[in-house]
Amino acid sequence: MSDKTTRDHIVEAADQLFYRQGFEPTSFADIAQAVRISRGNFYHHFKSKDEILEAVINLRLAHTSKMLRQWEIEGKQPADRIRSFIHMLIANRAKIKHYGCPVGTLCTELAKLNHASQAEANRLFTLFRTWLRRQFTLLGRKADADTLAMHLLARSQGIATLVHAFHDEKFIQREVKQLYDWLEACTKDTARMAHNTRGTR
Amino acid sequence: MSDKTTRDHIVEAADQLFYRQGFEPTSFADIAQAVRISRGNFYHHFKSKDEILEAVINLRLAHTSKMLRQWEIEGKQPADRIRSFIHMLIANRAKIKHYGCPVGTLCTELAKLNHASQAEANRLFTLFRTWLRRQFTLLGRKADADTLAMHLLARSQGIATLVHAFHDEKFIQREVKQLYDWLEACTKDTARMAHNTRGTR
DNA sequence: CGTATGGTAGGACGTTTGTCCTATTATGTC
DNA sequence: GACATAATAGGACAAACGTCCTACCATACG
Repeated sequence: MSDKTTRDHIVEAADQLFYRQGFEPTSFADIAQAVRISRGNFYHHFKSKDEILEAVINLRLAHTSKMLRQWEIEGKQPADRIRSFIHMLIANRAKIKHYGCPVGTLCTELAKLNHASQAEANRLFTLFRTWLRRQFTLLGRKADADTLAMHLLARSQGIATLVHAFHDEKFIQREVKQLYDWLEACTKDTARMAHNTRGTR
Repeated sequence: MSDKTTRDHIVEAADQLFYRQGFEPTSFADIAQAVRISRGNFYHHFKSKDEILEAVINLRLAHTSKMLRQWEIEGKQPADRIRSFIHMLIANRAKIKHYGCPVGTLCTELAKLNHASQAEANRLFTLFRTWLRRQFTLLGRKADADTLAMHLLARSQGIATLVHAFHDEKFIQREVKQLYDWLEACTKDTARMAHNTRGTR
């Protein structure tokens, strides 16, 4: 706490506000109020609002990378690691209900704004995508690892979108259960594919 | 074309702009330029920007209702009708790539803004939900019709979100194929459930 | 102690926003 | 042709926006 610079506080406050309100609707006044500093003081730390956004994205990238690495340590089996990913929906269900998925909503907003940092924000998606792809590869699904990764990403995004829109988190339970079942079926398919070298479409 | 009032033109232009840019980032100046009328002239037709949003939502609700009724006429079998819903992803793939799902992105934005018309916009989701639920009921899945409807909605939303973020519509093909397979499995489950009255969880 | 450096505060700036007002033009009715 | 009504244009308005400037204050180094 005490070793955090003002810059860090600005980025963290912006991170929260961008998540809760969105990037565009969040003003310098909002961030200044949250950090309790003067508005004009920003330009000693950032040249523009876009630069704050870049810092926020980098912060999220760092946090996400750290989390994924942690999951690789905790989960001995790739299936367990993927379950960690799915479990995010449960762990963050309250926040998702209120503000949606931090990755999905940001990427969607930046895409509509045609914002320059669009590609940077997409790296958050790519981070999950490559990590999931690696886990599915370890699971023995090298051929369709990326397909499975994208499928799981899409399912998660869809769930978050509906929970956010309907403000109803009960829906999550049902869908997460289906995702766990789907994952289990994936591992069984792997076993089946191991004994059957012929392509079964 | 000639029988459309200025009001209609405003609503249609706003509809497009809200979809392409989002509600908040779209200004009166943007709409005025699109309709080629003076800015100050809006207040003869609408009292505020929020009132334009309401009109846009009502327009979309009307279009959606009409489309759903049409699908019920065209598709004799409920499964065919649900396939019409899924096919939307293919038909609108170019627009989805650029601007995402018109329903999902609007509801997400309004939810983040805590906008008063949030509930009205959600009616777009509900429209699809109840329609899908009815089709699944007709399909013989009365018990879990709503679960299936929500599941399909979520899958569609997730696909649209990723296509929009990655600006890559090729991903749609694969996922739509899986949705068709899932639907077919649904109908087979129905047949199975008809022969087996015991609950199989 | 004097001084340089970097963080802070407060406000000025030009735009743009949504909103509203008024004068002018078009439309239609007696 | 006179007149009521509706539609339009253009601009005024305060507020808020991102941006930038300048004067103050702290800490650290000589």
